[in-house]
Amino acid sequence: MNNFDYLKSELESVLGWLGEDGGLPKDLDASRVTFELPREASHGDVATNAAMVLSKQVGMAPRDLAQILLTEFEAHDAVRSAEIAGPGFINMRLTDAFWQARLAEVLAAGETYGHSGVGGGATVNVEYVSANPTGPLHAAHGRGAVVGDVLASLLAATGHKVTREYYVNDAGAQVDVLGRSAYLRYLEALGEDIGEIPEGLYPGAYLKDVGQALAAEHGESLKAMDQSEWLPVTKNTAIDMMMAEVREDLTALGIEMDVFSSERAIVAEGKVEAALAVLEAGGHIYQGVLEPPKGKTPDDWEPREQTLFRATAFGDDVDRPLKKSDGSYTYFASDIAYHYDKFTRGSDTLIDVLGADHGGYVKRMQAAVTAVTDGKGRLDIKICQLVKLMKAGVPIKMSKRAGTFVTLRDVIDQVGRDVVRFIMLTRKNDATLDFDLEKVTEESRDNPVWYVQYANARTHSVIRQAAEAMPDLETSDAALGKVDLSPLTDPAEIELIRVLAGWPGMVAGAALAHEPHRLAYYLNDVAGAFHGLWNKGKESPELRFIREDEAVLTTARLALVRATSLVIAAGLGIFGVRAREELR
RNA sequence: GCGCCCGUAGCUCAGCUGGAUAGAGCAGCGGACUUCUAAUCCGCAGGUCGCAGGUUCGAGUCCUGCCGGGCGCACCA
Repeated sequence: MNNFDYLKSELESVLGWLGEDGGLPKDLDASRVTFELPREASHGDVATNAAMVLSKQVGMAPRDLAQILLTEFEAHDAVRSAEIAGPGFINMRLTDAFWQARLAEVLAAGETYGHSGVGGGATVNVEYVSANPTGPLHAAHGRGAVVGDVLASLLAATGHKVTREYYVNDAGAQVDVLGRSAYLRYLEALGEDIGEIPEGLYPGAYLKDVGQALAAEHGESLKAMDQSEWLPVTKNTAIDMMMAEVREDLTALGIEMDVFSSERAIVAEGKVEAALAVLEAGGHIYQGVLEPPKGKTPDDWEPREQTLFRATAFGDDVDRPLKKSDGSYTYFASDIAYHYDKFTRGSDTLIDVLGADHGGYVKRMQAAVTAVTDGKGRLDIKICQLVKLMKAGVPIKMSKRAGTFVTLRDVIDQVGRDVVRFIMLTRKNDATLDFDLEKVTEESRDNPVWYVQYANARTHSVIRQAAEAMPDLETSDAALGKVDLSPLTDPAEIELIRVLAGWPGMVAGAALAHEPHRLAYYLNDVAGAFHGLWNKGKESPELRFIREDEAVLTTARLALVRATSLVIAAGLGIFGVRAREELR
């Protein structure tokens, strides 16, 4: 909910009135009118572009229309002063009482301040991580994991019904490779010398455990079988063990999925055929021959008639194959079925959080979702760019072969889950992210996690100090919620309230745009505003939070301090980061 | 060759779906600790928003074309 919405409805009634008696046209379209907090403090507390947006409809110059509107706004209770600026903005300063009322809202809402119903109860499925079960999660998986998880929380906090989902790619060639790799490790566990892991198989030492487990359970019996017999056994054991590890890693990151969907199950239950039947009925499938990609013809290219999805009808660049040359379905086909399945389970908005290497996959999947849902489903794909792990400014070189591979678990163990979660959100998802394992544990301004946690710890420290210095003071949330806030009139105090009051709009905007990283920047701003006010108390003792001789003033300020910690806690809550009340 | 992403201060990056004189942090320079935690704060300096057009009251943001960097381009997942 935007704090300025009510000013907009005031404007609309003003327009209605002016339309009846004031000589303006009736039924003006005010949909593009905004009321917002200007970036520039000198532009006041609220600015509106109303005069500029409406000038054409009204047939007046923006500044002339602004003059008319200005008179109406000046009469409003919450408006202390108003002026016309620039090309026709109306800048208003609001009364201290208005801001004090906003502060009261923070205290009344507590840690759910900023939660809203802007989502209107829409059902959203957020699919994230979805790493192939062929090895442990690495750092880049962690980014997608956090982005998806926090996006899900953000949507849940803003009136969406959210499903958190992981798609297990347990069908296809890659897990067969996994099964064969595990078989080698099985032989190794039985004492055979397997030498170098052949090219094309997974060399990772993490499969040794799988080999041990297979040996322990099956003894020598697998050796007597054909591959067609042992492969399902080694494959399934490997998948189960890998997924168990993935789940542990997710738990370590504080992530709890609602649903794990299996690709194999999608296929086995005939959902691929069902989804393709829908496409077929819509006339989106045909038999055809693709042109080779221009400028880069693969060596083994040969024209071939295959079953194609008419993706070009939905904005993709080429039509996409649904069946391989051997007649089996492509991964794309089962993925269409999977997305159709998510849609038919009740989510009209689907979000996929994918890694950078899936960039080329976006258009075709969106095309497919549009086609298979007859335009009713909407798919947003968030591509997470790479995470560059660093140590004290030096990039960490990673190579699976050389064994210098940094897993997500390594990172969590080194810097902690809260740090990982926060840092992953300090860049927008489509920009690469430098993650310096040393810098993020520094206790300094450079480290955004620390900076925000420190601000929060300070708020709690102030309230602890106050309770000690002034034992008669009521410092519980309930008490602070009823405090007389009228003593809060210093511009620096009002400024902090303005920042805090921006939280609900920030949450709603970030949720609707599917951009959780915005909250990290906002929290940094809140911390900055608070640290600034805290330091003002040094230069101007009358601004200190605790004034032992003035109980009314002190409690009002404690309410402001408490509101600050509530907003930080609300933000960290959505991030899934634990707020620290003390740092030492 | 085609598609997607990126290009903003010396460096790392924001810029809230088109708003005003483009903002932070770091680095640089200058200040503030008998004090509610100085692990913090305040100030100064720093810009052709890659280039050129276009759309309109108004463009870092939208459109077109270039330049430069990254990624991906049947029958892998």
